[in-house]
Amino acid sequence: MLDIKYVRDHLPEVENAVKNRGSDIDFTGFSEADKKRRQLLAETEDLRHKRNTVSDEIARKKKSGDDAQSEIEDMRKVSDRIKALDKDLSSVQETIDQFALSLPNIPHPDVPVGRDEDENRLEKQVGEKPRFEFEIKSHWEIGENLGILDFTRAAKIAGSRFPLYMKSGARLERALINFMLDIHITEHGYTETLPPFIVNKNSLIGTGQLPKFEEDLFKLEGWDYYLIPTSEVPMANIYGGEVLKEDDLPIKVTAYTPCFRSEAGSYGRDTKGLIRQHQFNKVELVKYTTPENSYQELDALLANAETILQRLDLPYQVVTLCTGDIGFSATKTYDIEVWMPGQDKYREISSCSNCEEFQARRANIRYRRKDQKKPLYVHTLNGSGLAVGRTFAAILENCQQADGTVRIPDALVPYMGGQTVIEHES
RNA sequence: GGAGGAGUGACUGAGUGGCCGAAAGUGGCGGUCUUGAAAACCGUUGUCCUUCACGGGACCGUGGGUUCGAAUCCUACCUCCUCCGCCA
Repeated sequence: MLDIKYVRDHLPEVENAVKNRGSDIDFTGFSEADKKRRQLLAETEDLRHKRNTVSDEIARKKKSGDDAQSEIEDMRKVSDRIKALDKDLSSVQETIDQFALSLPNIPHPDVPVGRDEDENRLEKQVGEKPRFEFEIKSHWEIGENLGILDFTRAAKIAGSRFPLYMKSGARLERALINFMLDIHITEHGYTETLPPFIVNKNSLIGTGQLPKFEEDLFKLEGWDYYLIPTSEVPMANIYGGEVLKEDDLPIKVTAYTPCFRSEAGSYGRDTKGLIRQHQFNKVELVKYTTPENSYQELDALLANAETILQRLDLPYQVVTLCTGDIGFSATKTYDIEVWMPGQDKYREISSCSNCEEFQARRANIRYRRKDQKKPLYVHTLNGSGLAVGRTFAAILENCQQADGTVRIPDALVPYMGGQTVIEHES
């Protein structure tokens, strides 16, 4: 959420930011409601002041045994008037609140202006793409041939877009989770957490998924609960409503969780394989920082995510998302895209964002500076470190061998109990 | 699921209709004293809205109600705790 005062005072800038994102939001209703609100507020406050003053007088009169009946009559009317105005006020306030919650964050000046992913800015390419002397296969073919992925039976159990890992496949997925967590915890200084996989509406408002993107979520019928679309939601809400100490910042947390997404509107896209699933595993990184350090911390977060790919010897590139492609809550986002030989494409495997105050304002997360008594909003950052299912897919495709087997990257071998190759398992 | 109890400022905790934005203590900050530190003592210490400002207003878990007036009374809800039942 943006500061409503900032929106009021910088309307052209905010309108332009929204336009650059490719959304179309009408600000006239807001301006009117905002004006109306201040008008009503001035009026009710005057009346309240009057009531407070006269009520004191009534108390005094009653104490000294004087008659206060006419004042009481007057105040009865004043109270009714206040009640009526309050009703108007709360409806205007509701309009403003809803509007404020539906406004996206303002992109950082460094973010390229553009319409869609074609205008993202390439930052770098790392690692050597593997060369193959044989006809390469997609990860789903490899996985099914080896008997470690079974989409047919997964569909029987749940439906399309659900994974069923078997045998070494299940172990590899688990190995990846442990491998990623261990690096972030022991080498990058993140605190391990294991949050709820189901959250309430408030948490989703805090991170920005609600109220605008409800159709992307799985909601529990009969409950005000949702399955998390990313562990960013529970993790960025850990300190909701709290005032943190400056000395405790930055707070860096990591967690593995499954993620659940309805993928509404993505019919026909990535229908095969592990790329786009209703349920997938992810190791997530979340930071709470001071405003002056947040961009430095964003670069560090990106580097932390890149480390995983480097250790796995997977080639990747980093892009800065343009204004048309960046997420609702972010001011700036780097995407890491891993090389997928089977698709002859780079595919997103991590998204690292700075949300600045946007989520902190929604979730009311502040910190107190040593030299200032007024608490300030923290900056929140999040990034995948990494999407596990897509990493699994990238390993199958990049490490496939002529005989259909898959070489396990050296760094994962200890996590696989010494296994170096995945061979056909019937 | 049944029966009780509780939610007040960073924390502990007083406050049962007007004198309460709220006692006291702890913690924090500033100071006195001290070579330095501790102790002691003195002072200070919530958030938000509105206004150019002076000022005004709101906030005692949340919403609704009673009242001229609510932290205080009524009501619904939320959260936490204790006991019983069930349960991985």
